[in-house]
Amino acid sequence: MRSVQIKEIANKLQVSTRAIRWYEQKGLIKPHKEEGNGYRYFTESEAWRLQTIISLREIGMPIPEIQKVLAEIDAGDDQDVLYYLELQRSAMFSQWIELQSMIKTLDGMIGMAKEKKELVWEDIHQLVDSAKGFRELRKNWSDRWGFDRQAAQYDEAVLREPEFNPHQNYNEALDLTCQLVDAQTGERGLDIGTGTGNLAGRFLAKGIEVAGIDQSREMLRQCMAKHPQMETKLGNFLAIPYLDEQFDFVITSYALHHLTDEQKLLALEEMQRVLKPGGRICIADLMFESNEKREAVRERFLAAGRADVWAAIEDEYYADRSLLLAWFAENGYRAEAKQVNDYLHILYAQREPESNNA
DNA sequence: TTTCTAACA
DNA sequence: TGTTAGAA
Repeated sequence: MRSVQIKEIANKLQVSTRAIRWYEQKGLIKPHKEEGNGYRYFTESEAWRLQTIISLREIGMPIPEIQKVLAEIDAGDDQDVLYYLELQRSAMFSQWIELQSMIKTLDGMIGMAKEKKELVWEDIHQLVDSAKGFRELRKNWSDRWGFDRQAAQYDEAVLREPEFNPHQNYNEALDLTCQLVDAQTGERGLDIGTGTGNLAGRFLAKGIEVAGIDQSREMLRQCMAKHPQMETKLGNFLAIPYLDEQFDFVITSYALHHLTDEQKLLALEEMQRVLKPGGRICIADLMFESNEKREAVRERFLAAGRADVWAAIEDEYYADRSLLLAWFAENGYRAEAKQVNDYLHILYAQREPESNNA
């Protein structure tokens, strides 16, 4: 096998020799070293490996991630490589949204400066602080629920439907969601937290195009198995991996309750961002009509001796329906709410086309 | 001339 | 990662 020295390969691949040595130091490659002088010699296959590293670097993937990708390639699992590419895509989108929010903050600062003719640092610090808080919220998102492990049994668990099961009326809720959105041929929707694609599947069956995102690659695997024609991407509520105004409608089922109330509002903004003017949002999720109703339901659970189930509910963040409706009202939506059962509601909102996308 | 390591930017 | 120094 013909092998070349570092300068030649560096020239061919358009990288510095330093970079190549650096990748070696990080354990990404291990070229053969000549006994006497310690010169590195690179073979064809190492050239290909380096090319891969460089490509991944170009899309901004950090070295440790590249390391994992290379391991997957070595193991011959292309599917897992795809996962890392999608993960990277989702990371880039997060950064893009970060930048957007920083620009927004900066605009605020500029606006203040213009208005008052001089910089009022207290105001600016306050503005930056709140922006920082929001950024923390986004960062704190993670797959806390072990969906990767649950994915295989998720459908089964959902369909068992005993009494006092939060998944009671699951299928009715999804059917109703599909009905409310009333998607027309040619429209395109996004299902957030699509899981195994149960909700999206109802639209697909009607010939409506729906893309799905989920933060669990295992869930997406199950989804792809059930709906091979469906477009799926890794992503989450707080950083939807799509550009602005891409969808006629955004749907989500049994997912929003994983977010805190503050995060829910950020999620609504994200949904709005990818929604076309006049688009629709439909949320089917576990929530309560109000805090009073929540109390009433709690008492019923306790009276029935199901404190265990209630404890599980308290582990999540079932919404106060009125908070979500208030957000819709403030942002120019005509919204309606349907109650399926005590803690399962469906919110359907259509945005007035003239509402400006701020 | 080329490459190497190591330290510093 | 770029740069640079000193050595093989």
